[in-house]
Amino acid sequence: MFQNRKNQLTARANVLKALAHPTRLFIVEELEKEERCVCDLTTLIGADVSTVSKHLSVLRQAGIIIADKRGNQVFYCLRVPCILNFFGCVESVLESQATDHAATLAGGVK
Amino acid sequence: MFQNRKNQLTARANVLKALAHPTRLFIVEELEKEERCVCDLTTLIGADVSTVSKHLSVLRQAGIIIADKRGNQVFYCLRVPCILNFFGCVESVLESQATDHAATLAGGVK
DNA sequence: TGGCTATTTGGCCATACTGCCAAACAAAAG
DNA sequence: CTTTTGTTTGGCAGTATGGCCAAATAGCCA
Repeated sequence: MFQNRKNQLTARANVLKALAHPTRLFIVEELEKEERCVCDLTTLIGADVSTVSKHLSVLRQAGIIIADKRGNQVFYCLRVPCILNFFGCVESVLESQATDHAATLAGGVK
Repeated sequence: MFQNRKNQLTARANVLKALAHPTRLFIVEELEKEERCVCDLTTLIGADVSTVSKHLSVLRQAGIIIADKRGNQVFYCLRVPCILNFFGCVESVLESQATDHAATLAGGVK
């Protein structure tokens, strides 16, 4: 049973790791709006195409996005819509960081 | 405005990155149940104390957990309860991975 | 076929992460 | 004050990540 738990945690960690990059979060947020081809994303992001492609590959391998090849281009879209629910919680974390920081500046407890 | 967005995405990514490790996910799940001191967590995890301490430090710096020093020991607890909401979605991702994998084995489209 | 566009892959380098050991610190107990 | 227990920090070695360039691949259009 222990090994099972470890495997489960590793699997979850891999999904989170795939999301844990600003460019990849940007991609996810763009794909929330609508599907995009690699070239569009590349323009929006402003990095080398190969860099963007590799980020997309990471997200795809993590099961977060799906590729749909149409003609010359590859369009990507979100596979799991609930991804956006993450951010509310992440924001809560960031807000409590900010609160703390403010308190520290105001002379609160360390 | 662009720089703002980038900063926001980086901040979010940092929180996700802090969560993106099996040991740290284990810690978070333990702390959901009740607060724990470093020594308890170390026993449960079965790694070196220094390793566990460093993981705790990562979670603390990300604003996910809080340390409470009482006498000799340091007790940690979750700062933001909503963290567990993450996992439902993460599991959805993993399930669609599994579905896909099954389909592939069954001879589905690549 | 040959050329063009869109995308992916390989390679390289710099940087970051992980885990252990050893050492430093902090608090409590002799 | 010395020892003991609990925790953190520094340092090292191995591994992984991120970004760019160059090259390979895939599909369209003459």
